[in-house]
Amino acid sequence: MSFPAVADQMALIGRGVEKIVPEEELAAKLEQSRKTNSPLRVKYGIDPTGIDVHLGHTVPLRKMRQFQELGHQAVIIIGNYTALVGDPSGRDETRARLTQEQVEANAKDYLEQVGKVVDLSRAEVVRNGDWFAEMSFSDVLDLCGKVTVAQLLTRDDFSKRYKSEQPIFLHECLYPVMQAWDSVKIRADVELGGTEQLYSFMLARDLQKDVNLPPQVSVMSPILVGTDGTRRMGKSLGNYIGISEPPYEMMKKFMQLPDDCMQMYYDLLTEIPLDEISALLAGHPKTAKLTLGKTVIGQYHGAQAAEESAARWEREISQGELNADIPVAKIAAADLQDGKLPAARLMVCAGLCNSTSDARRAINQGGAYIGEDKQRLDDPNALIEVTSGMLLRVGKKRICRVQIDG
RNA sequence: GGGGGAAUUCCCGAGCGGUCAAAGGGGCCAGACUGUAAAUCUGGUGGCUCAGCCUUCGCAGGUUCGAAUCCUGCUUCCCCCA
Repeated sequence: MSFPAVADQMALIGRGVEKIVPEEELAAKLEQSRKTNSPLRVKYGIDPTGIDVHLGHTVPLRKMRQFQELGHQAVIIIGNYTALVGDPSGRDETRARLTQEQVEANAKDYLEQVGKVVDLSRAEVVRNGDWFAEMSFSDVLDLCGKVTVAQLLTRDDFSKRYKSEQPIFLHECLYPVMQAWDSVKIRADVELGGTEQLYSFMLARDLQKDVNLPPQVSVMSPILVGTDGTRRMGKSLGNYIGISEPPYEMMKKFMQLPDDCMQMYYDLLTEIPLDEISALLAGHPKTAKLTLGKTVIGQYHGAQAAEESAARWEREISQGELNADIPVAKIAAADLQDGKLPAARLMVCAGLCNSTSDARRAINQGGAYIGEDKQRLDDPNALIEVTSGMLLRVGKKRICRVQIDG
């Protein structure tokens, strides 16, 4: 196997990367790998704490894929032990701890999703429980003896918490140490992750040097912002686009992105050459956004599905045509009085509103419509003649067709 | 072991005996505007048989004509000193 020229590799690796530290060392490692014809070992660790892999996760994963394409060895670490601690990164509070069983179930699910980005057939997958489970308490003490508290406290999340008098638990302090130790165990040359991982990545270098291993290089991706355009994409913030979501759902979320985010999304989530991206962004923002959505959705669902989701979005949202499959709401004939129902009640029975109060509000604010021609309702108490096939709407998103039951 | 503080509606957070369904912000919902958005503006955001009524302020009691506000006990959490 032969590796591409170092400069070419560096160019590819450098795209959409916030920082490579130390950059010269990466070049040197690539040089060395070419000379000895041996691949670099590229580490990426994930804690199986949740289930939905979203686009934010794919940023380093895609980077890993690129390394694979260049001929390097991907090493994925399933943090089944670190997951028991919970990553304190960017959190101002302690994470809920997971049980062993939850972690196992999540791990399996995770790999399935990760496989959509990384070529698992060519990757090494290891669990850090393999080595942590076997450590004795004295081994742990040895490991702890390599890191000082002052060092730990330089870590941003810890010092923030410390200053604001939030609790920091002892086991949380071990998290970065464990993560760093993983690098030693798998002899990582390169570690991938977000910029918030800098601390652990640097700690890994220290530990590697301590056992006479060449220290790893950190390749850190910027943090992808979520659909709100400001905060990092994350499950708990509800601003994520999951890679397992149906194409149309993904498309709707893409189109809701603030325009400013497009550059970042293009850089980090697509292979499109930079000059083409500039051209797209210079054009109509709507087209640019549709193209972005199609490109990314295509990576997970195929080009055709992506194309269809875009067409559907144009039809339904942009031109306001009716959804092809409007959900049917059954209403029991017994609930009707003379085939009629007060407007507010009707919306609740159809499941479009949570409570009559909710429905009244919607109607009073002019957000409730009825019929094919979108007639606006204005009186919550008005008696509506209910017929099967009748179209009901609340706002832009809630819609259903009535079916009288019984 | 000792001392101090806190628990409020989806979240943060004001309220400290009546004028409290409870300020303000965030989020969310609806309307206007638009290229979908974002931004902006407007309104809304416990429930109901809705100009009225009912249930909410950690839990359980108590004081009072009247309590989110005072007292007692409990639970949970935080901080500080040892």
